[in-house]
Amino acid sequence: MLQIKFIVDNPDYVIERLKIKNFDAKDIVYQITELDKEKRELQKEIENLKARQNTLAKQIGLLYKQGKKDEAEHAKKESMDLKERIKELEAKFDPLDKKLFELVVQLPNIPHKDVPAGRDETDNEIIREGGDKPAFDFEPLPHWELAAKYDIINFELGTKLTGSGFPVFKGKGAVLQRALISYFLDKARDQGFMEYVPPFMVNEATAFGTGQLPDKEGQMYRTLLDDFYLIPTAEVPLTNIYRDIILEEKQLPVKLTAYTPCFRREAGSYGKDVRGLNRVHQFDKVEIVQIAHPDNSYEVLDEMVEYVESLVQSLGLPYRIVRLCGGDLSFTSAMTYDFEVYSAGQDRWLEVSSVSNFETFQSNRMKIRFRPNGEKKTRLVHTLNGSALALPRIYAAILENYQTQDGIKIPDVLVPYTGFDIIK
RNA sequence: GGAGAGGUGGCCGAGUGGUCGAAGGCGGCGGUCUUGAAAACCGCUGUGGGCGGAAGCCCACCGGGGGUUCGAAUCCCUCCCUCUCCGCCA
Repeated sequence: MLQIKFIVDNPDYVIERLKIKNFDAKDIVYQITELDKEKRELQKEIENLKARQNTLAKQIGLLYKQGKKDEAEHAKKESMDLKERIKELEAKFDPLDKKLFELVVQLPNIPHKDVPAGRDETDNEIIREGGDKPAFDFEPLPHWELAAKYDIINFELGTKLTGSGFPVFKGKGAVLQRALISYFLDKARDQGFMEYVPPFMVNEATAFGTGQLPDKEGQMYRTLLDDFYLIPTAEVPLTNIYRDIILEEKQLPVKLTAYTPCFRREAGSYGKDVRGLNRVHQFDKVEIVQIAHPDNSYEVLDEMVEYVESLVQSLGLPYRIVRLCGGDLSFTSAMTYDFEVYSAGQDRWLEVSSVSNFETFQSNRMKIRFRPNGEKKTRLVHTLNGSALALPRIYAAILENYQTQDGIKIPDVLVPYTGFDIIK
């Protein structure tokens, strides 16, 4: 969430910048400004009364020791009156404070100045393209047909076991999945990311920390008896590892990675977008997270984009990198690059990674701070994360792009991980 | 799941109603000493918020929330968590 002080000090800027996200913040910002003012005044009054109360309490103790009962009783009377008054003021303060919080939480992150204006994904800006689309002397099949043909993914079986959107991988199909995970993790480790195996379920505080709550409540699966959330991405547990932590400047950047399954309800999705692996409720992903110094977080973002690009290139998939326009940017992000790979069987670009800088939006919630060298006052860090990579669509693109009439070839870099070079 | 014990500052640990934001130790930082280091000694060493130009003053926080009291780390209620034993179990 944004910092209240920043909103109050720069109301026009906040309103203006959020227009880029097609978010009309005028009413909320105005209310925040008013409520914050009221809150401060009340707070000052309450604190003054409390200060007096504290003084009295100390005096009363002394007076009793000195045997000055009358004076003590007198002070007691004053203190009781103060208590009443404080109670009244706090009855006003608490709802005010709560309301203020509810308002602040509704404001999305402010987009970076380089984020292009735009309504939706059609206004995104293509930054780079790479790789060559494969050529076929036959009609390439979509991955769901290939999956059936080679018996490596069974979508219907997943429906039987759980529901739609829970594919079952089988045989060499399962091995390919595992190979991709291992490959991505090894690459991340070589790049300096510390590998974790975090919990796949988190509590409410953790889900709030990275911004899934209250914004995306309906997108997460929730356990009935223990009230946990199934993680929609490893970003959630990984970033929260550093919740309420104050780092030393020299510890930055912190680089984390994890493989986890991801669970998403994807309420409201339908149609051709959800065919096969295009959109599923459970999928595997290797995530990279960085906790960075605010002064160089955009260099870190570039570095992460280059890293993800190297992964996609190593798999030999045609790709393009797009910078999301304001309208397509997520609630929590200040800047996001999406990676799309071309998948021949569907003749479509599929989104396989999203790399974002959240600046202080998450760290303000999680209170992740660092202490600048030699300084006493702490500063909020910037948090960044990216998929490196999300498996289903990469998997789909491999099937579709590497299909031959003899079978599906395995990209060279994966062969050491699969132990075979073709699925037939 | 049952029974018991307990949650205090970066860590260990004292504190069971009143100058306690919290003894003592460890760690860390600065200094004295030393060619340098160690040792010893001295000093400093939580976070957030409010007011102030600053020095500083004030408020809150001893797992979370609520209560009793003039006054709560300390008493009561409740939730969460940890440990030990038993049960169950990959």
